[in-house]
Amino acid sequence: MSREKPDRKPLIAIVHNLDRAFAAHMVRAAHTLGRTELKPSHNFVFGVLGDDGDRSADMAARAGITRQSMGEAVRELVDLGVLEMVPDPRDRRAKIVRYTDEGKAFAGQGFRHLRDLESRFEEEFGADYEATRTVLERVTSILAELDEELDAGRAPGQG
Amino acid sequence: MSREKPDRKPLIAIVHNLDRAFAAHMVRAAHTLGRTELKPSHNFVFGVLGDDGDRSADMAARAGITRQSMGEAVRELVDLGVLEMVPDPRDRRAKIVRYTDEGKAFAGQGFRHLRDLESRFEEEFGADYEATRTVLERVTSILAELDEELDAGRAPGQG
DNA sequence: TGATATCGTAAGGTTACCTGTCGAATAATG
DNA sequence: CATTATTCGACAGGTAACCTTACGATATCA
Repeated sequence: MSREKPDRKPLIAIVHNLDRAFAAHMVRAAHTLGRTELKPSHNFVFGVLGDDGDRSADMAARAGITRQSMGEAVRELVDLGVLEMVPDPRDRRAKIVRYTDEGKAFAGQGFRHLRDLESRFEEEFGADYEATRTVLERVTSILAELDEELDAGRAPGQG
Repeated sequence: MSREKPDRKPLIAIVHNLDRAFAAHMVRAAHTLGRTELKPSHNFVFGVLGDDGDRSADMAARAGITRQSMGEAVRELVDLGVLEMVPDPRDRRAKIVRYTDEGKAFAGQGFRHLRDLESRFEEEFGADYEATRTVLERVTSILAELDEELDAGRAPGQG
């Protein structure tokens, strides 16, 4: 039988492993900061919530998930005292999600940790680290393009 | 308050987006090959099953999931005619999981697609692509090390 | 021989998403 | 204005992909 399998680990596997490792690490880091209630699903809230507050619906769009999922994560973080929701004076349907003081301090620690990590990576990998970030983002959009083509019914290349 | 948030998208977010995009893409690709029953959870089976067959338990260990989860994915692929399980003559507890002829052809297409993708990435990014793979694997193990340190530092012995 | 570990698997739980729907409020149209 | 469509957050319920617990059969070891 001819060898169909790639000799090296497929990129998809590498990425998947790193994703799991990253999510687990951030939760673990939060737990050592005393926030043992934090779950993996809370992670992406911090990634899309600006310092000036945002609407939950906008955050959901930025994170690429539904309003319902984002809403649940936000509500949980409100219960934990990390976030608060205040009525939006400009739109009485909406609420502005923002950090509490406590949450600001906590999120700050998280972002600092992430920044320290990335500094460490830059030190260790130099220009390759920046290149990695670029490659990953490009690969993501290439895959999105391919998916669009597949959805459109065409089978370009070896579809 | 000073700016705590990183100016650029955190690596964790980039990786998470790519992971989701990759998983979705492979399933979509399988569907265009006519295998509409294929689910994202089947993906990692192909990554850990060798051409000569393997035990489900070994595959689970390699994939980093439980025997039960791997077992379910394998059984589903058996139902789809992609895999088959035969008794292991050397250990009557065990079964050898291997590709059917049909499954071999299908998996071959998948691996070829993955390889074509990676060729495209190499063309587009040159040396940066190889560097990316290396960086991601190193980052994964750095995170694992940090997690071990966190686990060890947190009351090793307190139940 | 008996204790212990490992095989696949069954049963059931948890988490992190999803869709569908709702009342309230806003925006667009006539 | 009145009407209609859209958007807000939320509620209810569903699903996929993992997990833990537990089991009988088999293998290994003291």
